[in-house]
Order: sequence, then structure tokens, then C-alpha cells
Amino acid sequence: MARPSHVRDAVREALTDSSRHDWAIDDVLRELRARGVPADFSSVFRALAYWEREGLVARVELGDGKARFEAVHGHHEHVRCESCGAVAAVPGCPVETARSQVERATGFAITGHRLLFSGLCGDCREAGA
Amino acid sequence: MARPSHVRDAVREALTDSSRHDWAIDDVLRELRARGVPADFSSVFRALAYWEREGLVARVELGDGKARFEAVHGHHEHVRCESCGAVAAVPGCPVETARSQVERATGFAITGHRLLFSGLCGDCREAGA
DNA sequence: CTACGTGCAAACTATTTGCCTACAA
DNA sequence: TTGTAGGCAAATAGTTTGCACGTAG
Repeated sequence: MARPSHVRDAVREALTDSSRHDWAIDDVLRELRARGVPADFSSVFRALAYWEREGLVARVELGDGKARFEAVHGHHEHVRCESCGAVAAVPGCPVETARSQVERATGFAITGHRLLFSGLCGDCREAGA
Repeated sequence: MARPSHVRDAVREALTDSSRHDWAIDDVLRELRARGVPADFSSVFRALAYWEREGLVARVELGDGKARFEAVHGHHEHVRCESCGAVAAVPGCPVETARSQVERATGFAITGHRLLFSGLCGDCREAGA
């Protein structure tokens, strides 16, 4: 059986308690420390890899060269603000319907996709960024 | 005026001559050498950055932690084979129509997107990969 | 003479791994 | 005692930058 694992547990809780979609490893580390759970970067890294394997955490590609994670909640895409970097979820999936068309056009058997919108969030638009 | 720049020129030609959508910096470097144009990694890096700025080369996000590039030809999405890594273009864009819906749902002003399909290419399916 | 392209090597950034210790089963 | 979590530090991987040199304009 698994032994008590405060780092793993705290990592999962941190991600699950929040609706953030762009947890970088550093962010998780800082959050743990804020919660009074001292941990090492590599332990957080391994915990995230662990939960990803377990299917409770998903890797999010933001194209900024950093590994980013979120708690798994169901399929959704992301929007990222070009100005402040805020990330939000896009409910539903505009791509599902395109699948068979893509398969016909390319000859690939499609098994998944990753879609990231970019734009300006409400705040940044008001700020005239 | 610009001075003769054999590296830049060769980089642009290499990308333009091919229909590859997943040129990593190393790949470009090897191609240049194969063409008898000796060059340094950093020069290729700078040449790619240059053409990206000029709008003739686009960065392609494959989520494999490497910077990848292609010649700009017009808007299209990509499919990547999970097995062999082959990358092909998906003509058209299944996402355009989703834009206003996403804006309504998130409050972001959408300015762009990045879509990557994954699946198995014809060859890998036959090979039973 | 001056600006720019290039090579070489070093600096960075972020991730990944090795090894050692401690503790729960 | 045995396996595993976790800390620490070193190794990787890939990109980016600093500097010096040569040459076209």
C-alpha cells in the first residue's frame, strides 16, 4: 500500500481546490509553501508526474516553454490572454465535429487534439492593453 | 541595405523548398550542411528568428519542448502521428466558426488560436503501431 | 569607418535523474 | 528489513546571449 505522502496529497489538493488552468511547477511549489507544506521542486515535479499518470492531473500546453498543469475535470479547451497571460477554460469543444473531415483530408486516424485560443481578456481590453 | 547572408538565405530556401511542418533547429542545421552550407547552430537560430520576424517562417508548437518551424503558406492546422511523429497539414480551419461562440463564453477578444491534432498516420496504422 | 553577419563559447531556463536518508509496513 | 517518498544536488536538453572578427557598403 501507499505510504503517507504529504507532498503528493498537497499537490493534488492545491490543484483541485483551484480553478487555475496554468499551474507551473514553481506555482505549485509556492502554493504548497503558502499552505505550510514545505517541499522540494523535484518532489513537486514527481508528484505532478504521478497524478498525470493516475489521470487526475493533465498537462496543459501554453507554448511558453514551461510545463503547466491543471486538475482534470473533463474535456475543454483554453484561452490565454496575450497581454496578462490569464488562462480560462472554453466550455464545450468546437473541434469534435471536425474530426471525420480531418481524417478524410489527411489519412490519419485522429485520437486527440490540443486547441489553444489567444486573445485579450476582459480586464486587459478595458485597460486598453 | 542588407549584406549577403548565406546562412539566412540557405535557411529560408531549405524551409521553402520542402513541405515539412516540423523543422527543429538541428534539422535545419543538418539540411544546410547537406547542401554544402556550413553554419553554426546559433546562426541558424538567429536566421529562423529573423524570418519569423519577417513573417516568412512560422513557429509550430508540437508540444515536444522543441522549437519547430515551417515556411509560411497560409493558415492551416497540423496533425501529428503519435507513433512516428510525422506531421502533416490539415487544410482549412475547423475553428474559425467557433470564434464568436468562444468570445461569448469567455469574455475574451479572440485574436488567434493554435490547434494540433494527434493520431496515427496511414503508415503507422498499417504497421499496427 | 561602420554596421552587420557569423562562429564560438558561455549563460540561461526549465526539466529530469541519481543518490542518500528516513520512515511506515 | 524492505520498499518508497522526499530532499539535495548534479546532469540534461534546448535555447539564448556576449563577444570578437571579418567583410561589404
